[in-house]
Amino acid sequence: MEQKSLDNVFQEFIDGGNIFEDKKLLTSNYKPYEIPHREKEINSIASILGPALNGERPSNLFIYGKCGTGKTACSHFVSSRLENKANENGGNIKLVYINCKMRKVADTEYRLLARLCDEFGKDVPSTGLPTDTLYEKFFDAIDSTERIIILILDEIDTLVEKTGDEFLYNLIRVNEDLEKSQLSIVGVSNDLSFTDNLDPRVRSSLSEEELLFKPYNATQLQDILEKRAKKAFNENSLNDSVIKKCSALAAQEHGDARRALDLLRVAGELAERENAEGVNERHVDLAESKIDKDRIVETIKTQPRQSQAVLWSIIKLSEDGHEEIQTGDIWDIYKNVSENSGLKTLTQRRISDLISELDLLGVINTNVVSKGRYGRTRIVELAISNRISNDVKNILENEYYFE
DNA sequence: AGTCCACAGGAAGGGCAGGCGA
DNA sequence: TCGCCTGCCCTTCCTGTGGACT
Repeated sequence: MEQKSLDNVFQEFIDGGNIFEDKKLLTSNYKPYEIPHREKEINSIASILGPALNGERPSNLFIYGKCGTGKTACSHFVSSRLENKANENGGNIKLVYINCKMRKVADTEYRLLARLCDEFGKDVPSTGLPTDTLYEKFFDAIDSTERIIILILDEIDTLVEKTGDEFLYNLIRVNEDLEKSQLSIVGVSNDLSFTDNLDPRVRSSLSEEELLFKPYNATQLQDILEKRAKKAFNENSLNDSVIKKCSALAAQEHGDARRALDLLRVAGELAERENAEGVNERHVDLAESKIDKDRIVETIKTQPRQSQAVLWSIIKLSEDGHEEIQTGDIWDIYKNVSENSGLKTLTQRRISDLISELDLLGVINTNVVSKGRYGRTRIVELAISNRISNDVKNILENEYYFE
């Protein structure tokens, strides 16, 4: 390819590509004015939270459904309108949204409480205080004025899995000690069986009301995409079959609307980058593998070096055609890797935990099996394609110097 | 039937960094 | 400065286990 002068490259950005009209409509932080095929769910949330407008405490609500089914979008949608309505009518409602999965922000009991104190204007250190002091500060903060507080805890399942359900018990019990204000909790979870493992008292209080978000089917996804695409893309830059393909792929995955929108956006970006006239099905295929690769690469880059060393060892074993990779094999390779790259060599017990964490991240699959006379162990295999594992290995070698 | 492998994975606690109030 | 608190990462010690082998 002939090398373009920088000037030309930049000029193309200034002129704007000929693909997108308004790309931000396809990004995940775009808050739509309507959420198609979720009218029923929106009305349910609204009628559950509605009493807040009369100064009554709404029931706690538990919303669950797989990712990309509109749970977060709908709760945002309803809560922002509720807040507006309250402002118009002089009601005093405070809405707090917290994503419990945000690393280093709200992924432990302490951090969640610190974050809540922060929301209510109490300055607390990021570490150092006893947890009960934090609870006291939080109670003081919320009880300072008469109001209804609605606390939306998104991805609540990840926090409970990590730290247990005690904080939920404490938060639910708060109302007994509050004099002026009242607190309602909206828990949002991707894990459908999340409440099964909760303390029964917590379960019954959290699920005063429950709402299940079913996956979108291909037709619904197509409709959602069409509505967005109309405004996001320039006229004639989008082939009809592209939307069909994006919806079909996302429907296969479990009706994930976010996935569908990502596919469409990235396909558009790829088309734009190659100066194509419009987006076609090939761009969707390319987008699919690009999204997968980016997600995995991003995950791996943010892992601690020790985890990266373990993953490198697994990829190495798998590349060498090693069949049935076991914990012991990984440990052997890891010992060399850590030594060669100046890392402290951790114990096998710790490596066993790191392997489990990689499994949770979805980078590898593991399976505990008994090999009879030859012991009980975990069989590990990569959960990513050869092409991606190659890329990952190169990144680990070139950017993180594993060998 | 009993043994024994190669771990899994729970429990407890050490050590560190960051922070508090006295 | 000191004693105490937190989260986090890690080690040590331990018990449990499915099934091939004897």
